[in-house]
Order: sequence, then C-alpha cells, then structure tokens
Amino acid sequence: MRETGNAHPRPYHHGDLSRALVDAGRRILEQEGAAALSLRAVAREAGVSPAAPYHHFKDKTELLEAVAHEGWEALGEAIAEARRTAVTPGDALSDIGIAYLRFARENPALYRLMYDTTRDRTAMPQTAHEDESGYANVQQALVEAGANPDQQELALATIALWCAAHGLAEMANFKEFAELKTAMGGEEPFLRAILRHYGVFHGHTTH
Amino acid sequence: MRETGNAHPRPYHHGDLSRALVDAGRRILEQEGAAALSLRAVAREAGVSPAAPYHHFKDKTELLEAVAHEGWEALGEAIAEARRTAVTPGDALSDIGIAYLRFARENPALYRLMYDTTRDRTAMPQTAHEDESGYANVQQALVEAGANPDQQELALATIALWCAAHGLAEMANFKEFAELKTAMGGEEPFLRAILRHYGVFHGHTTH
DNA sequence: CACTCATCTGAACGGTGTCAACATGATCTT
DNA sequence: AAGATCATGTTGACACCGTTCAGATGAGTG
Repeated sequence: MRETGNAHPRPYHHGDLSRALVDAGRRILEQEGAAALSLRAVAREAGVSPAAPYHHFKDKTELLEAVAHEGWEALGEAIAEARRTAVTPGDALSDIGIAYLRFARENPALYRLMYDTTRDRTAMPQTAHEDESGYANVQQALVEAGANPDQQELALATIALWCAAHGLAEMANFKEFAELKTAMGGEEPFLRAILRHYGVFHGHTTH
Repeated sequence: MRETGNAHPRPYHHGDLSRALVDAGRRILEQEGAAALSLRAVAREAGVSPAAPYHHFKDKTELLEAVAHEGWEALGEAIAEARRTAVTPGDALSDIGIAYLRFARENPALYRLMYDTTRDRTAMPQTAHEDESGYANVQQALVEAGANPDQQELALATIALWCAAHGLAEMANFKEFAELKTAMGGEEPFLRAILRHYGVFHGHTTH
C-alpha cells in the first residue's frame, strides 16, 4: 500500500513507472492538449502496454489526479515566491494575483485539469490545507496588508480573493477583451485594474 | 443553411430532430452527468440511429454548443428576472449575484458545459453581447447602483463582477467551506458575505 | 406521375477505458 | 543457492465511443 516510493530506487522492471506516467501525462497535456490525454497515449509515451498503468493507478481518474496534484504544487510555489519577492507587504497581494494569473495563462490545460479534478471531488486540493500552500500564503499576505484578523472574516476574504482570481483566470482571454486590453496598454495593466476592483489590492509597483 | 426551423413544422421523418436531440442532451446531462453525455446516448434517447445527428450537427461539439446555448439563455433570463424583481436598485446587484449562483448550483453539469464550450472558443457566449443578455443587465444594474459611468471603467467593473461570480460558482461547494457555511447560518448568508467582499454589493434584503 | 433531395439506417473503421489470464523477474525465506 | 512469493508488465478481449459512407425512405416539386 506504499505510495510511489522515494526518489531513485530504480525498482522492478521499468524504473518508477508511476513517475514516468505522470511526467508523460503532463507533457502530453501541455503539448497536445487535453483531448489527446488518454490513458493509452500516456502508456505509449512511457513505452509500456495500455494495461500497465493499472498497477499504479486504479483509474484513469487517479492518474489525472496525480498530474493535477503536481500542478497544485507548482502553483503553490509560484504564489510563495511572489510573496517572498514582493517589495512591500502592500504589493504582495497584487503580486500574488499576477503570479496566479500568469501560471494559469502559461499552463492553461494543466490549470483546467486541476480545477476539473478538484471540482469532481468537491474538495479543495490537499495542498490547500498545508502550511506552505497557496491558500495559507494568501491568508498571511492579507493579514500583513492590514485585513481584518478575525478568523471567520479572514477566511471569507481569502475565499473571496481566490474565487475572483480563479474566475478571472478562466475568462481573461476571451476575444471580447482584446480591445479593452490594448486600450489599457497590455494585458497586465488590464489584469491589475480588475484585481483592483476587488478592493483588497493596492499594488502599484509593477515590475 | 437555415438554423433549426420554427416551432412545430413537423418536418420530414422524425419531427424536428435537432430540437429533440438538444432536449435529450440536456436531460442526460442533468440526470446522468457529463460523463454519460455521448453522441450515441443522445441519439438513443431520441430514438434514432447513431449517425442521424450528423444531418443536424457537423460534430459532437456543435451539439454540445447548442445545449450550452440554451443554458446561456436560461441564465440570462434568471439574471433579468432577478433585476426586475429587486426591491431597490441597490439590491439588484446582489440579487443578480445570488440568482447567478443559484443557477450554477441547480444546473451544475450544464453550467460547467457552458464554460467549457465558451473557453474552447476563447469567446464569450453570443448572448453576452445582445441587449437582453446577462452582461448588459449587470452593466445597467451597476450604473443604477451608482458605479462610475465612464465606459472603460464600467466595462472593467462588469468583468470584475462576472469573473468573481463565476469563480465563486465553481468553488462554492467545496467540502472545506461546509463548516464556515453552517457557522454563518446557511449557504446564502455565506455567499452574500463573499459577494460583499467585492465591494460593489450593498444588499441586505434577502428574500 | 417521376424526380429530387433532405433525412434516416446499417455496417464499418480506428480509438478509448478496463479487465482477466498469463509471463517475468526482483526480493525474501529457508 | 534454490525455491516461493508477489509486485510488475504483456496479450488479448470486451463494450463503448465519434465518425464516415453507401444505401434505403419518403416528403415536396415539376
């Protein structure tokens, strides 16, 4: 029942197949899109038979969840770094927002998969409840930016921000916004302007 | 090249098959979930061979777009009614938000399909640019609530609101929020509290 | 009536997720 | 060292999927 195993134990026949499968899944997802992400394609890419993955994941769903999990970790790191490198605590929130949106824009298929799988389970990703997670970082940044520290109010503010960022991430590249974007001098000003509408962002230092 | 045809012209063999197909698709979507929504299942449900739909839709995608289109119309009506029945212009915005969220909660599979198809086309639904659309209603409600009437600023505010509502709609039933919801006395107070965080909502009249 | 042509059917193709039966070989026990 | 164990991988099959194509059907038009 042990999970995946440690780093390089070079196990039985293939050599950490589960890892190879997840990597293959991620590559297919980024390069060929979600439509091409079939169990068989992943097995093909990893050089094994179509049935081999079933010794590591009970389902196609479970494989996809593993891929999504890596996505959540990467997103969490992007957020943590944005907070770490922010000039002032006041900048941190909008910098986090921009980092979040950049991640979604640079990994669109992965980002979408992440929310598809979490929605199917009607639960936040596991990482979202750990200390190093994106959620915790947003919450702390809120506190440092002077938000109401009451626990319930703080939870509401964090959720509100997260939802807004997610919605924006999914809609930001509608064609209809192109005109508005150029009128505002690019995509980042457009995004920052919308973030500012949520009332919690003050950031003006941009790059 | 004419679209679907009018109400009851009782055409060739089946009798407005395209309509029957869209209805079947919607029923399958609501009752059996998105995973069961196959072209063949829709044809089966409509009592027709698997190849028949191809005389009305060039693709499975095109069928799904037709289903999604009905969803956008229904959502637009829900928003229009919420605005119409709001007690004061100040209530309209939060009432619209609640109506939006209720629609998403009551038709989760349809709501998801709606955004899947629109995201694939990287374009807002057609309805979103018509006068009777949800977008226009939100924009007008914003004006009546005293928002900045500058056109660019107004567009930004509308987009910001729409994105926030969408993000909230997709995340609102994460298990992790259950505790917070009951602590606040139900789901609607929870939703209204989050909407209030977006700074544009004042509503307190609830039902 | 004969003709046309949109509409529907039947059968087929390659692709998919999944499973059961079998092969393989690393590790553990003796 | 030999043999047993058992996780791992393969082969082949099943049902279902989206899609296409040749042919049947039958409503409307001349």
